[in-house]
Amino acid sequence: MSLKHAILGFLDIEPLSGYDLKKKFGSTAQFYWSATHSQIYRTLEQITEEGLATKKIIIQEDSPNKKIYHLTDKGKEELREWLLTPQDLPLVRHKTLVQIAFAYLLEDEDINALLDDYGEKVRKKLEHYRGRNQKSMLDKARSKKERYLWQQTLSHGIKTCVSEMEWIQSTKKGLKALNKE
Amino acid sequence: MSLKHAILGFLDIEPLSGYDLKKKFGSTAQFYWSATHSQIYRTLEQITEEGLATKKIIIQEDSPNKKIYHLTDKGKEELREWLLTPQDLPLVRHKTLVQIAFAYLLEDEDINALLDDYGEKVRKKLEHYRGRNQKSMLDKARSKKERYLWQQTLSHGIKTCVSEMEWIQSTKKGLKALNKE
DNA sequence: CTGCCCATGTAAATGGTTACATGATTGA
DNA sequence: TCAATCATGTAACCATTTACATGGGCAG
Repeated sequence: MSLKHAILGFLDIEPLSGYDLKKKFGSTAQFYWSATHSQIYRTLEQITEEGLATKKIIIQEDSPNKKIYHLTDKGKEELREWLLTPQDLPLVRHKTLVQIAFAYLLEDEDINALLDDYGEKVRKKLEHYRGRNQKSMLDKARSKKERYLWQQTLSHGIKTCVSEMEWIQSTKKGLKALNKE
Repeated sequence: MSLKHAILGFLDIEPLSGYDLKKKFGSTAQFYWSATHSQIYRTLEQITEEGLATKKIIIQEDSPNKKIYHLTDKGKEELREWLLTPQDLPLVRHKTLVQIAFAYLLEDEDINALLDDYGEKVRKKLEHYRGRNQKSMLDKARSKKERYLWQQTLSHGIKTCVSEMEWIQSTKKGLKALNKE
């Protein structure tokens, strides 16, 4: 399970609460993994049971109490081992592409509407990736190497979106050309 | 659920058995969806219960009996409606990218090994996408438009792999450069 | 005689989403 | 006063993977 290891990776950088992690998965981790808060809290419990992290309760007066999770040596070892293990390619599950594959049943205008909607969503994601939040995150890196690796995951996200936008454009163009023949 | 609709899409083209569908999801549907046989058989049951398809048992003497599923009018309607509904962006879950993000803990040679392994897997996938199987599939299209749409899903798969290969190369190159500073 | 293709399914476990549930503080 | 942010969790459900299970035909 990679959610577990992504969490261990974040905890290696600094101790965090479930709530903090939720924010990471809603911003920086967006390039490579997504998770909801219910999943994160369950996984943190599991990680603690396995002795990979310990939790410390911080009592706060003006806001709810926090549970801060600290990575243990065993957790760090588990992370290191996983990092060295080659992974299978991610399985493709692309709803919009399923639609395009069977869009033979639709009118051209409907296909264009689908592609436009999809394009708009990709454009928004790209905007988010290029926002200053992402760049400021890079300044928290512990070394040049870490900074570089983070930079590359960011580029990966951007590159993927750009490639997607190009595909949308070329698909729309080709569809138009089909009818002019 | 998109597996359901991908199956309906295939059944719209021709009646198929669970086994046939399994092969589709192992070849052409690879660009946009993946599924195992246990998932397919269960989904076919469900589709039949909902009245979206009917099954006909074909008794064969030299090989096991088949159950061929035929799309009903209701099934076709369900498919058409879903095809018109804009979908959310696929959630990113990329194990190798998680590893790269936290690879600060690894030696450069280990990072390179990860990237090489990943690159080799992407290269094999690309080879598969470019194989003649995929091209021959295009000839079964019912119209120019269908052929074009299939062509585009194929290009999407290829474009994604190529973009991935470029990213791997640039990541390796940058890592090397970091140490020469 | 070994292994692959045909062809179907079930069961258990894991992973992931959505809905339910609470409640104080702060800024517009 | 409305919405957002802080902060946690549980429960039910749905989707997916992996393992278990069977058995004939055919080619090398």
